[in-house]
Amino acid sequence: MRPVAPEFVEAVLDVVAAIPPGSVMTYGDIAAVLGSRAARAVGNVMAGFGSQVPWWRVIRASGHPAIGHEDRALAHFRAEGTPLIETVDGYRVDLRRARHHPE
DNA sequence: AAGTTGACTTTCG
DNA sequence: TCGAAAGCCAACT
Repeated sequence: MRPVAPEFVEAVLDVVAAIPPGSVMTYGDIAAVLGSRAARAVGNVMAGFGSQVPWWRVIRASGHPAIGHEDRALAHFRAEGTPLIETVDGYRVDLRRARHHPE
């Protein structure tokens, strides 16, 4: 497991918790808010502490949620009314409309 | 200082 | 539109 600085963890969790229902943010966007491009570092934090934040609102740039969590994320998206684009393979989030743009 | 790992991103073919 | 390769960041050895 890759340990992360508590400060970095708090920063990430704070941003994720600030995402309103029905909206989502990509790992890259969150990293950008933190002032870095540490998309992967963000992913590591989510892997360890995502349990205590709305992790389903954090997805990849492709519009897909974290691998292995697609089904659970889908349930949340449907419950919150997040813009989705259903495909034959599965689905993907309509980033163009669901992407949360923090000030 | 250099190498390793990961719920990532972007570019190319 | 899809898959592969390279790039990039944070934290530990």
